[in-house]
Amino acid sequence: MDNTTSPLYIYNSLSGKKEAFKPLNPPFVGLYTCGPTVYSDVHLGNVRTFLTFDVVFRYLSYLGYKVRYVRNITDVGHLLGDAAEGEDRIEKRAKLEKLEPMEIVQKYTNGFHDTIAAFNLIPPSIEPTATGHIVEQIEMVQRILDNGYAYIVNGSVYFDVKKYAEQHKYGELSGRKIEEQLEQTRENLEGGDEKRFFADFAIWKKASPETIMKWNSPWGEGVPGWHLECSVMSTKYLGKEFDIHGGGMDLKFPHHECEIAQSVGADGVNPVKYWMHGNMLTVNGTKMSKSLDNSFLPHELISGSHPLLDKGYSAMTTRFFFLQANYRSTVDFSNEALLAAEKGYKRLMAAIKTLDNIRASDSSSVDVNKLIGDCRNSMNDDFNTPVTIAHLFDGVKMINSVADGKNTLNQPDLDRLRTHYQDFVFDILGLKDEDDAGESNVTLLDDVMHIVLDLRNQSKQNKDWATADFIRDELKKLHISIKDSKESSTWEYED
RNA sequence: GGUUCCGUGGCCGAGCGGCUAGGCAGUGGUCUGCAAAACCAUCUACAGCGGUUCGAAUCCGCUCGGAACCUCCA
Repeated sequence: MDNTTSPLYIYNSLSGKKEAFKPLNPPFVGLYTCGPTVYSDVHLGNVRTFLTFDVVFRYLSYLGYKVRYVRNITDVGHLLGDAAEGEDRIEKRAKLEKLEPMEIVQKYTNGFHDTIAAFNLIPPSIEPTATGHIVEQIEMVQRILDNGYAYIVNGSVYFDVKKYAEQHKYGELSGRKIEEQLEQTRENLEGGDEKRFFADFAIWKKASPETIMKWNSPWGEGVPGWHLECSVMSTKYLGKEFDIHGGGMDLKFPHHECEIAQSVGADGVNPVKYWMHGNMLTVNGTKMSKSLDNSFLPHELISGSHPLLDKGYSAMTTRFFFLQANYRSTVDFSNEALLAAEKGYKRLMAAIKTLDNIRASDSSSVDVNKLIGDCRNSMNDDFNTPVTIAHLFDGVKMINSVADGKNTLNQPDLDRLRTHYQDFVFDILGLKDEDDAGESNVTLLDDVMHIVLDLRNQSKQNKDWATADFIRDELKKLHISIKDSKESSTWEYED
């Protein structure tokens, strides 16, 4: 790597500033992201968050770090509300679909995997489940109890936020002050709540007799609290203190705040060095969320069956669309924006194909190293993918002008440029050329098209325009478009 | 109500004190048997009002509008 490149900076939600990234144990990096609760289909807002951290994972790997990426599956313990009668989301869904809770878990875990694979996300290094770590969760509850930061009521264990806040900074991540909140939520304290203090949260919840998924514990049969599993699984696989924790903005409070409190309460260690939060996907300016019933499911987007869409957009178009915005900004869904992204994405892919066919010259009239440096610098600036894409389009212009004979590239620069596009477009941004995707007979088609184009060029040389146009028009009906240049003709499949 | 964030050209979306962001759409050329693509050139901006500064989309204040969180959410 050249030394003109800046170091990596990450926007840390904890400090509200971009900070130079310094791993705790280089070259190793621990990255944890809150995964889905598998009680229903993931929607595109969920996909966006996982995509954000997919790019983080990819880029850190590109920089040479040995990244252990942990993303959990919440398959128990995510209760609807924190009240005594709180019901597990998965059990509720199981009743609705008349299935075993673990059938629900399997069904939606499979769906989740299929979906993120379609968007070309790399699977994490470890994908632990909450049900697989009940023992560790019980142990952590015990440590918190032993340290005096929790209390037992009727077989449930609650985290004692008031006591914790006397000795530690509760609210440091979300910028919340307990005293301020107390006044607003006084009415919430009414009723037969088991909690001593409104901000307390369950770390172990007593299970009702009819609950199917429950485990024995020192406090009786129950389930672990939702916040607990992430504390347990992140530190189990990444250490009591690890580098990066990611998740959606909406998890910042209370979920992530509680994670910090639990780790500090149990082990006295602030677990995370860099907190990263991805912003929300919105529809008509409002957050996409399951409870608001404004979700786009991936298949509704791809098929175009969603009522707000004019047509379908591919997974890669969507990926590109998301990456054209900063992960810390909201993104709003609209036909026009998606259509623009689709065209831009295709133009980028077309240029990469062009790059394959460029012939080297003796010298270069364009600055390839600057382009490479620009891309690295923008990614180093808190994974700024929109600016990186802008630089890649500068490169598109460069590639096309070389192909057009207006500029030149020597062999070393050409090789560098090809490597650069491979690295940034495919490996880091994680895009792929959908024309080729999943086609086993692509090379055959390519060879056949080569013959067809040869025939057509012969017709053109003989000024047999009728034949030339016939070939082009008939191919057009098969969604294959021909592009003529001075030297040769190329083809492209359009859906 | 509290906390935080945002308002950029026809649309999307960067920038965060002086230097063309970029994509899509539009306009005018070049190329071409025609078409498409490509190339070159080019038009639309920083919500409003004040302030700081030699200089502000960028910093500060106010006003208007929108969003997220405040124990369901990626």
